[in-house]
Amino acid sequence: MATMKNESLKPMETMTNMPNKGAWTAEEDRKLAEVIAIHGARRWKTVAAKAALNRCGKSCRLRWLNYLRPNIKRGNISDQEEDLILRLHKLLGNRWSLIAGRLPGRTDNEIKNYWNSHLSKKIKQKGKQTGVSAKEDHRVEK
DNA sequence: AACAGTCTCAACCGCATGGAG
DNA sequence: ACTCCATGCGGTTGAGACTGT
Repeated sequence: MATMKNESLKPMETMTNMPNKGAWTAEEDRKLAEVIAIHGARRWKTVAAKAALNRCGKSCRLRWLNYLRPNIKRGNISDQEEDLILRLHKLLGNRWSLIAGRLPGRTDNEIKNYWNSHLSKKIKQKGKQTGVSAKEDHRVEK
């Protein structure tokens, strides 16, 4: 998805020294991966500076973790994975990073998105049938 | 074909936490 | 003990894709 919006980088943003916002370009991805290969995936402020992307360390980290990292599974979440997510969510609540840790190749962002767009609806429907709301179901104290 | 409504997902934001000094 | 800074996390947003009318 990110790549298909790449061409639409607003001219204003490229002209100013404002930090880049919006979708990453293939070129940015390449630079980021290159810097991480040399310096490692830590000290994100340094990585951002070395890559000279006009992106903050936070953005670089997120991009790496959710998209560029090796061994990332993309697309279809299997029935087993879905079942695991449901069970872990019941156990842990909205602790997406913990849940993601149990699903090799999946990112917390992906699981969070999947939950919000698919599973929360399923739960709601179930809740309507059983009288238990999705919210009540996964509340957890920090 | 055109439009409106809905869905999906990458990316951003703000806050919390932890470590260094 | 305190402050500052970097990092991590979860919630939210928004643009494009998709679907229905």
